[in-house]
Amino acid sequence: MPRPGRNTYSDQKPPYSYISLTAMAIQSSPEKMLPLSEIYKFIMDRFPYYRENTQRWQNSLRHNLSFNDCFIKIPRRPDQPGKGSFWALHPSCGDMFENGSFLRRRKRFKVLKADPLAPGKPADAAQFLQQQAKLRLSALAASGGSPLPPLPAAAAAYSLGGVAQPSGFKHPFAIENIIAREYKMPGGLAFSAMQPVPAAYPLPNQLTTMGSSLGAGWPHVYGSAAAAGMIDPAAPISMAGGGDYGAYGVPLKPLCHAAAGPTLPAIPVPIKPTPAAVPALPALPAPIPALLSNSPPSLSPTSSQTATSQSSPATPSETLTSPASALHSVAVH
DNA sequence: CGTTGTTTACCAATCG
DNA sequence: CGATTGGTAAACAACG
Repeated sequence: MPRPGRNTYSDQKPPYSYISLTAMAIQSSPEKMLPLSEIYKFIMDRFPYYRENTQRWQNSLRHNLSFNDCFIKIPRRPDQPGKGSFWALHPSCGDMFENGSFLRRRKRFKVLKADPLAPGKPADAAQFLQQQAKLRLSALAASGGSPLPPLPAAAAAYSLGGVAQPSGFKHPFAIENIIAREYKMPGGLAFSAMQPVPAAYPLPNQLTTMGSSLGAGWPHVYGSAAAAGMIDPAAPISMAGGGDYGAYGVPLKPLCHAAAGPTLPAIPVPIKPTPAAVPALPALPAPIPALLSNSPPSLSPTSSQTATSQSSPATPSETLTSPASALHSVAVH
């Protein structure tokens, strides 16, 4: 009530739910996990709307983190400064927004309790992640506090290969999918940024609302330049934040699949969440080879456009039968 | 103390 | 229309 005045169009509320925004933030992180404060930062950096009334929306966001099963909490390494835990996406919360609307999901993602009996049986994704984190922790402790990789990459490993992502899998929350649209990066990479590109929606059955609800132009994002498909000339806030993100906040590193090297297949080791024996430090070579949605099935703004009628011939259309078979997670109405 | 996290409650918007 | 989902407020515990 303080002030109804609108500074710019940028203070319009982005058509994303807190769940979407949070998922975006997490997905954009190289490790696929972020502390609360970083989620805040991500959102504030990119959506000017959320630079005000922080008390309000942050409370809501926290509420969402706790309330929704699609977010899992991962304990922070004690040697890491800061409060609170890391937040990650539940590996199988996949197609929550597949209908294209990031405002309202079809169904709420809920994790079913495997069996109430059998306590201490970590058959859950969250548990697995936490175990991974803890494993790393103990490993670090054992090694004498050596410089481990930035952070528990367990989440990333898990979300990609851990649960069950045989090959060619669509990445549910990849910010590229969410924010979707061509966006050029300095290096010449083509990214996705929210931009209305009507002709870029060959799959009406998937991104239904997107075209309509998001298609009306995008001043909500920081610097409308981004929406216009240009790179922020000054790379404003994102730099202030920490410099880990690209112009639009899309983490370049994991996307560039650079670290992985060409020889390494994407996620060679399908970690299986075995309750009995968790793979002690899978020693994942690289964070994430293919975070980006390079898989034709869903949508690939960059290339697949060309082959329209063919409908991607040799695509791994068999998007795994039951990715979360071991997880007992399901969408509950 | 402030931050983080959980929980309950209510309401509006939307879906089926 | 009822049910579901999301947003907000609020109270509260736990933590650093």
